Amino acid sequence: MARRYDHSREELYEMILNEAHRQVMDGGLRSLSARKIAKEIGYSVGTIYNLFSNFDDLILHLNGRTLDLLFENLSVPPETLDPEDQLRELSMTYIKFTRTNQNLWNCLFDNRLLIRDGLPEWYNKKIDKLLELIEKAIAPLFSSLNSLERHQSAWVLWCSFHGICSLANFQSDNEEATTYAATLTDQLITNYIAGLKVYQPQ
Amino acid sequence: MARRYDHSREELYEMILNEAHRQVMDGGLRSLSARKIAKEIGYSVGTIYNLFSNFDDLILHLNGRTLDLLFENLSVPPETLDPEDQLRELSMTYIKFTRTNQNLWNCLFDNRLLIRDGLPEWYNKKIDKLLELIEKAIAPLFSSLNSLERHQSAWVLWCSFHGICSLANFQSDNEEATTYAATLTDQLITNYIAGLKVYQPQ
DNA sequence: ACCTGAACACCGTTCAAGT
DNA sequence: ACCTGAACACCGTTCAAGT
Repeated sequence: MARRYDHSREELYEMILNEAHRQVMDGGLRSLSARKIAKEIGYSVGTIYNLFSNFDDLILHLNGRTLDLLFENLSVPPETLDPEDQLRELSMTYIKFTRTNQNLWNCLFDNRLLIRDGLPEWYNKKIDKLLELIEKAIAPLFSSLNSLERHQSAWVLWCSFHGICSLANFQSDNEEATTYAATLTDQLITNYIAGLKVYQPQ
Repeated sequence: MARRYDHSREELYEMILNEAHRQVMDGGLRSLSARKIAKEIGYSVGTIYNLFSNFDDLILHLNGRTLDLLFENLSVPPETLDPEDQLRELSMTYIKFTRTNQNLWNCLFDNRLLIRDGLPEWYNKKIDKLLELIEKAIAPLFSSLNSLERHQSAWVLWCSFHGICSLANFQSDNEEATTYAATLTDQLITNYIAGLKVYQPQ
């Protein structure tokens, strides 16, 4: 019917994801809808499918932006700190992020998403950047020969942080959930690092 | 229209959850539908809402059965084993369970579920039973005065196992995901337990 | 008391038709 | 080239009406 060049492809992309962001923040993934996005940005539903191949693809791109947001929040801790204290700083920021952006963060790990052939390259890169923050923090605990162990330890910590925050998010009380997640993360870091020091040669 | 006393309330409950189980196992939560369940068990949609207050409630009860299944799988490890080896045994069974029942297990941690006023009592009890398996395994590492620390450590391990398996489930290759989850869990246990031994008085 | 099924208010997705 | 919106095939949920 109508013909519109009001916005460039890039502008539309931003508008759609901004509106998606808003909807997820407000009521979680369950209140995100392509039809509602279309209505809100003043285009028809079809236009969304011009930009994204399907609804899951839209969510994946929203998640990409969430990973960027998380990365911007997690500033690199000063190298003068112990690995242990660097980890504490990273994890505290992480926990805060998962609580203040609870619905958005939950969206990252939504199991209903159907991703064919694994996650795309550009998405995995964003995760790697986050992982590198941890890897860098614990680097002093490993000799340069043990890059595999260092990498695996970074994964263990990353997964564990995720698990702790993920299960804490089932609690509704914000204050209580945050402090408990902080306590558990603290325990994890203390013991895990102490263990590393026992087993790693230097 | 029709009037049916073919099945008791309890039988209907079982039939519905059995069919739900089947659908989730087959295609994940995204292919679960109240209408499809009704059709499959030969009742109308309305009947489902006679047994469950809403769709989320149905999922919650399905999850209850999954927790039972998991508990039955995780047999208590022999007390003659080290805490460390007991944990390894528990975690290996856990990992295997999450992979062979991937869709069902993912369902436990679905973020789209809306639970008002937190999880119900009967549900939390099932989780506590699982947690106690871990708590029992690590008990020898704590003096009887440190029951709080013991409990927190059990939570840390439980959350971390969850995090590792959860992120491993994003990988599609079954073999590879299982072995990597096993490797990370192994690292976690080794280092965390070593850390506990450093810090716990006995 | 139990069950039905039409009705309601939504979905994601497609694609011929318009400009 | 881009956008529309009707059409399709689904949803969860409710509730008056039937037996």
